[in-house]
Amino acid sequence: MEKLDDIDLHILRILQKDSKKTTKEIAKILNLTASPVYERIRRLENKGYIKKYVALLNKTHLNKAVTAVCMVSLRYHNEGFIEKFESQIKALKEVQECYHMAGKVDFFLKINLESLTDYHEFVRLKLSKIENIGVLESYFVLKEIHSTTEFYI
Amino acid sequence: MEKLDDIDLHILRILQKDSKKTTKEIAKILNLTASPVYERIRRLENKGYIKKYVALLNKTHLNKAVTAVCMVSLRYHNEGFIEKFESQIKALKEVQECYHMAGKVDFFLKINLESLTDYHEFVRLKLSKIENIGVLESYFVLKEIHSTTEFYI
DNA sequence: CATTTGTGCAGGTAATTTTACTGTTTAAAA
DNA sequence: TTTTAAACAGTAAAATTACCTGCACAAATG
Repeated sequence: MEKLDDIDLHILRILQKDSKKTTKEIAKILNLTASPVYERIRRLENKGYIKKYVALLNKTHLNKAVTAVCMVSLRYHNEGFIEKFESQIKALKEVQECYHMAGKVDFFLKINLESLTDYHEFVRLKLSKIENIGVLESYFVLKEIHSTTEFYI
Repeated sequence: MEKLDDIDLHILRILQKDSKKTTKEIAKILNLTASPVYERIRRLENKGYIKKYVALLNKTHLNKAVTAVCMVSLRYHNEGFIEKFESQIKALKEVQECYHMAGKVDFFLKINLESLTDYHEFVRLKLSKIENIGVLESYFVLKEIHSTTEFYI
């Protein structure tokens, strides 16, 4: 994995803020022509620095205004149990993120739904149906102070 | 906020997976021509359903492989104290997400860094310098089971 | 020191996509 | 049934992407 220079980093900083910027616009910012910018972006894509390009949606408009963080601990921690839990979680479309953690709990889940009622149904009908869950603790987002997909590079 | 039909939702589902898809490609999937797809996307942008288009980067390649979740509770909860805390958090570039929560703790922070050493430095030099923090509890991501920016719509 | 080699950039061009406009069809409303 | 509005197909101009060639500069080599 060869190193990136300042121009590469600058391009990445721009694209993770706004991927609709054209090579021409980026070139102007960097005092270059479109060619080297185009070539560098292709290289960054091919080397895997850029994973994908996506549209970020407004969850409020799409009736997913309730965000819950759910902390789960398993009862049994054998290899098989953990893998089974993970595959069952992946099957739940409401779960946007799931991390295996080091700390007082085993897993963090981030869940987006329309209402607290929906969350109640989600826990009752889906989460609690998963075997081997020992502890389940729920938190709700009151306000998004800050949320970005960008990395500080 | 008028309602979206199935075509709109289908377009959003496609774009939040891959925003580089052309209107022509999307039109083919939906058995339409490029025109209505183009117009619908513009409408979805203007009405705020689509917030922005971004590149998602590979944090491992960029030396941000360590992800920590930090739970913070404040000592004093007066209006002014909370606002001050929030603005101080926003100034920390390492913090990718910060949510004010309902539950046993006040705030969740998600932090991306290169190493545990960096995290130690971050807590020692930056987080702990913020006044009014009562409880500070750290968790580390062992494995990303599932992580997406998509909403299940 | 001169030569070679390679990398990165500028400039140009064809293919593709975006953008915007026009007219038609379809569906809903009067 | 007639009117009105919305959504769609088709098309053309503008812009961007994708690709190519050649130049300039720097590093490596003889």
